[in-house]
Amino acid sequence: MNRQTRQREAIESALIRADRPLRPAEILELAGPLCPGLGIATVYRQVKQGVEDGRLRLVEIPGSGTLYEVAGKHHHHHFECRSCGRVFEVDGCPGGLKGLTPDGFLLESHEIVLYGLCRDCCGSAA
Amino acid sequence: MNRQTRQREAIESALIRADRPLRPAEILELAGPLCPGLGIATVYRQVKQGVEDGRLRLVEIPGSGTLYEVAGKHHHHHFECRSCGRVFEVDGCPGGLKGLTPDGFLLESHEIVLYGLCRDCCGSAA
DNA sequence: TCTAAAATGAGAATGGATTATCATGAATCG
DNA sequence: CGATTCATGATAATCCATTCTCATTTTAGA
Repeated sequence: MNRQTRQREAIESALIRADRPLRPAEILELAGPLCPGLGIATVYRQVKQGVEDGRLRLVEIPGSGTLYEVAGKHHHHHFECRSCGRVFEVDGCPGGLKGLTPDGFLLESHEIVLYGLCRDCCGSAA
Repeated sequence: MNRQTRQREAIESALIRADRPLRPAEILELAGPLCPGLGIATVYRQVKQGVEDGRLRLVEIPGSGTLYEVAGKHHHHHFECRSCGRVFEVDGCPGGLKGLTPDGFLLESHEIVLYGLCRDCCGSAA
């Protein structure tokens, strides 16, 4: 799974171009044109391998399943559009999370997901 | 589904006593002793109805599936223990989320999930 | 108490996401 | 340029959560 294949390049390229986390099905859609015949099994194989190798990061959105994004970005969170379903990256992070943590609990990490309408959908699906 | 049954009372009682969101399987475990013979199908039927009636609220934790909690509480978030898997309620909410939202996006709601070790697991599973 | 309608329990069925299988095609390396 | 080994694609299989089915039990109300 470490050979340089057309499929792998197409998948990585799709993730880089999108610049947002993608679901396996979205990866197939976006990478398909770059690599005709690309199959969903290969997408699953590649993202799994990518996560193991540390090239990709797994993103879980409540109620929206599992997505993948290129790893190595700085700390950020996500915004899911309730109209088109796309998930976007949002920079920054509010402080004060430590303060929410109950006494005696150890805070190790956190996830923040914002919901609403993306720029494209603000007009059309308001 | 609006009759007062032993099963329904046991399920609501379990959710109230736990004072934290429960997965269907957890509800079955906790309510089972209160209502011998309770089946998982009934748990699913009751939580579904409860959400429709507004008595319960659905909580989705990334990677942990769907949980249910009693509705009507004030705004709060959740903490999932990576050791025991239980999900707890945490009060409060950091401000500044609006500031994270990209220009042109409409922020409607948000979810914050903290991860780490709960009080019980801090010692044993450190 | 008696009856009709609704809820339950057990297990089968479903749906969707992910993984396995295996013959074929492609990448690597001498 | 081979030969070898690995990756791929199609689809079957698996997994897990949730829902359905239906005979039986229970509730609510006359």
